[in-house]
Amino acid sequence: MKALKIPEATIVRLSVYSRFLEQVDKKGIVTISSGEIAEGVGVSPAQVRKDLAYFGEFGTRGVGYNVKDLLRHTLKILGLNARWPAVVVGAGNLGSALVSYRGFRERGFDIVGVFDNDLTKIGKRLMELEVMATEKIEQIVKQHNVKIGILTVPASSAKDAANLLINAGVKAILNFAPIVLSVPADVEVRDIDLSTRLEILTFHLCLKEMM
Amino acid sequence: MKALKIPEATIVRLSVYSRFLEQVDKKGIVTISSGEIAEGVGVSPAQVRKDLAYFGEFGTRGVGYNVKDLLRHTLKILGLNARWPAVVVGAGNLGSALVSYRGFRERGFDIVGVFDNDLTKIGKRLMELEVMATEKIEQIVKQHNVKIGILTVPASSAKDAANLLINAGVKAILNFAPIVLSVPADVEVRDIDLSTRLEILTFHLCLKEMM
DNA sequence: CTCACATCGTGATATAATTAACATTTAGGA
DNA sequence: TCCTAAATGTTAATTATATCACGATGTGAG
Ligand SMILES: NC(=O)c1ccc[n+]([C@@H]2O[C@H](COP(=O)([O-])OP(=O)(O)OC[C@H]3O[C@@H](n4cnc5c(N)ncnc54)[C@H](O)[C@@H]3O)[C@@H](O)[C@H]2O)c1
Ligand SMILES: NC(=O)c1ccc[n+]([C@@H]2O[C@H](COP(=O)([O-])OP(=O)(O)OC[C@H]3O[C@@H](n4cnc5c(N)ncnc54)[C@H](O)[C@@H]3O)[C@@H](O)[C@H]2O)c1
Repeated sequence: MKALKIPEATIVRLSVYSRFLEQVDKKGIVTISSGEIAEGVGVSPAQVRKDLAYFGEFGTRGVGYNVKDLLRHTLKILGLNARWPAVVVGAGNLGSALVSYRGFRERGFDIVGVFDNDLTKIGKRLMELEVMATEKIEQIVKQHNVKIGILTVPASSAKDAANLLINAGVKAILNFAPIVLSVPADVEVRDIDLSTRLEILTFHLCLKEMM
Repeated sequence: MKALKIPEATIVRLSVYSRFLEQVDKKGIVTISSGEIAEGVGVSPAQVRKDLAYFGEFGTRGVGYNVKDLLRHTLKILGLNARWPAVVVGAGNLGSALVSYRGFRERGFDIVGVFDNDLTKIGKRLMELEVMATEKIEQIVKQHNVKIGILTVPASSAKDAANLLINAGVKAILNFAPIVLSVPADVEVRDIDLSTRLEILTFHLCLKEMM
């Protein structure tokens, strides 16, 4: 790794490359070129090489990349050579769906706790977990050394819930509430704003309408 | 509207401004400056003005923006002066959560159909809707003139399900399956890749670890 | 009425990201 | 062994986005 200023888009693509390489590897393919990766994930070959070049030289000129090697490297870069315990706060519709999702486990994420403050939800089973009161957040986070929290509470509760997570020691939050969280500098937040994503679509539909 | 090349980031921010303005308007505030908007949503004042400037002059120099006016304009730009019927394909964990979400309706989206190909799911009630067989997609899409499809099927079915939507006349797809869809040029696709979002977090956690 | 102030709109500037170009390196065959 | 073809890694050019700086314009006090 040479630089410290990596575009976020590069990380996103790296994640996609890595998942694509898993499929390729499963097919038993040994070697792959930047062009084939590009083809598979819908970007340019130059982009693939550039993205990888931020982190080292993983290929062989004239040949391409060894699939298993490159897969291992991309996973390593993303931190997926280790497993990541995570917790979900808000056991509503969305939180429940996330807890039930097997795909996270396959990528290295283990949901080790689900929390809610609604008495009718506490105690409910979700997969192998039982919904716990938010008072238990700190205990579980410390016990499993959880660094990642997933926020699926209503916007009005998001700030408070985020603080519970941060006070417990969580350093990264995936926030689904449509609100801007302000957090200490050492905490990473990424928002997933589904309404906004739909609105990108309506914007483009309108643009085209006018032409 | 003057230009045709609007950064996607601008659209995303516009959506956020618009939601912020709704809150501000609810508080009865009449006028707001770019600085106050910036403060509220976590960007720079210049960014706010630049974003708005792509679409016209909505403010008054020395004064700021009229909240109601600007809200109306931002909604209009995003196409939210009309309602948008939409359908969900895949009535699993995530699809069910989306159908049950009230926030979409508040922003102008009406889910008018949920589809699945699993017989045990078909006929199940989700809010005021009943899960339908995918054979009904075309009928419902045409009947309601649906332009937006939300894809929440497994990756292995995503391509097929997307084709059903496109053949029925859908022009925009919000895709949750972790796969790259290839679609005709007149169809807009945006992916929501939750694993990737988590991996952005692990990447940053690792970066910090090393310092 | 004029001035001081606040704040917008925008052209200029700086920064960032993508694309393109190419020199370099490897594999493999004549 | 040498030559060709393929595909990388990297530098340069281009394009896109964000920031800055400031002229223009409206408000309200004196
Ligand atoms: N469901 C969706 O499809 C969807 C779509 C877009 C955005 N979102 C956003 O995701 C979030 C969750 O949505 P949802 O549909 O699951 O809502 P929901 O109402 O089904 O679930 C929210 C859960 O959070 C719990 N909660 C409330 N305050 C809490 C607190 N302080 N601590 C712990 N738990 C608390 C509630 O008891 C409830 O169980 C919301 O912010 C929503 O705006 C959801
Ligand atoms: N649930 C999550 O939290 C989550 C997180 C990240 C990504 N995703 C992605 O979202 C998608 C849905 O996830 P999920 O957890 O809801 O899965 P799920 O298995 O609960 O639901 C998928 C549904 O799609 C239906 N289906 C399958 N093939 C179909 C077809 N051809 N036509 C119509 N319906 C079909 C299935 O019967 C099932 O009901 C998947 O692609 C998954 O990778 C989900």
